[in-house]
Amino acid sequence: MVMNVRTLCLGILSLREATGYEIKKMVEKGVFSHFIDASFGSIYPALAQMLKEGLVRVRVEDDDSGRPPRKVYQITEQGRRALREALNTDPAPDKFKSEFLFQMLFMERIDPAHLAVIYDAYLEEQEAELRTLEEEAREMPAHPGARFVQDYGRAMLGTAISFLKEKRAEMMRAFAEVGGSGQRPDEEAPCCGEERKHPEEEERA
Amino acid sequence: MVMNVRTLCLGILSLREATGYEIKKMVEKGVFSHFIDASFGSIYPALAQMLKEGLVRVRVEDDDSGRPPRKVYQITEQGRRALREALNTDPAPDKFKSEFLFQMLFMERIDPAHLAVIYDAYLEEQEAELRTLEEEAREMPAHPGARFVQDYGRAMLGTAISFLKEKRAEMMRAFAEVGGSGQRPDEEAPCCGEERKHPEEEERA
DNA sequence: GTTTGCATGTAAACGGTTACATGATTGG
DNA sequence: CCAATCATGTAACCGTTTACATGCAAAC
Repeated sequence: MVMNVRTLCLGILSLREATGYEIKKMVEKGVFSHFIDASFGSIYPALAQMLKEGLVRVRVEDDDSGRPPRKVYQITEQGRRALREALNTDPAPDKFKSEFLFQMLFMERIDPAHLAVIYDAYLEEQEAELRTLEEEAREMPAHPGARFVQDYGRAMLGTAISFLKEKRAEMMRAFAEVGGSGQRPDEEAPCCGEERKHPEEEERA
Repeated sequence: MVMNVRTLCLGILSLREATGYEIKKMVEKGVFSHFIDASFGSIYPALAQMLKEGLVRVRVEDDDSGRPPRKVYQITEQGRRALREALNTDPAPDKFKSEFLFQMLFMERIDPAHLAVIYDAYLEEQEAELRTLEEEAREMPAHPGARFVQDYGRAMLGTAISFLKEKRAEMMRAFAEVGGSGQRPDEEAPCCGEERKHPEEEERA
């Protein structure tokens, strides 16, 4: 599937007309925010290009108030066709990038105090996102697609939060036992099952 | 946090020595694969650069068999410091990109038959990932960090699978009711709560 | 006999982010 | 008084992907 800022804008514009600024807002919180990214630097050029190509139309609202005129974009029939085409192909596999999980993977090398901080911050973040989602779902009855995605998000965030809460104590206990200060020595545990063929040449600090 | 291919390589090399090729394999399946991406085109240059900078060391194994010599990389003390530094900063928020969820958001615009196909394919994919993870966890007792991430992955995938199975019937039923063929008309439901200030100028195909 | 695995690397292209430029208005 | 909101847009930069180049050996 051709999933880029263009398609994203088309998708949003298929639900309602909007300015570039509004699209940005919708992307940074709300249903979209959980699985999509886009900044002004990509939205504005995308809209401009699609205008040239006839996938969108624009209506300029100039309230002479000094600030730039609102450019309200609308999808055209051609744009709808393009969206439909994109939607009716196979989706690429999900991409999930998590610095937090990367850090958890190497938790032994992190200062325990700092670990606790980032852990709790992450947990709070997930809880905040769940609240946002729940609020959003409460105040407006969404169409089936949005319903589905909201429910999915709620299920996933709920699981993440439960997991994090459950494991927190266990994790911190493990660290308290090992040592109150600093990091643990490197290279204490092999990980990936693959036997090292060259145990010689081990480095000494 | 500075989470890029460099840091990723350092992380892996802090657990065991490896070639660029091996790093690629570890990244495309296994614990890392769930929240990280990297291709040859980024791994090889990253290793070369870090070699220049002294963050890694290399041992060349030339079995003259025609194929390029194995370059086994090892992390240096300097590299460990760099990794530790990266690890001890705040993580950037997760990034989750899902074309599937985007498609679900606009499910009304997708051909029901195709929708069923991509839905089932996605479900199967999640199940396959869970199996991989479970297998991996069974055959090797991981260090605490890897344990944590595996458990997290299992919890999340489990929830996703249950959700998808649960909702499948309900979803398909809804579509069967509406109409057996083709897509539904566009613009049937407003979504995002924001009132449209300009209900005029509605387009007619 | 074709595909897969092993194994390295480069260069161009891509998609996107960040920072900048501009400026009035409203709220803390 | 400063920050945020509204509102557009450009240009430089960045990390990464994709495609290419090379080639043997083993498995299917």
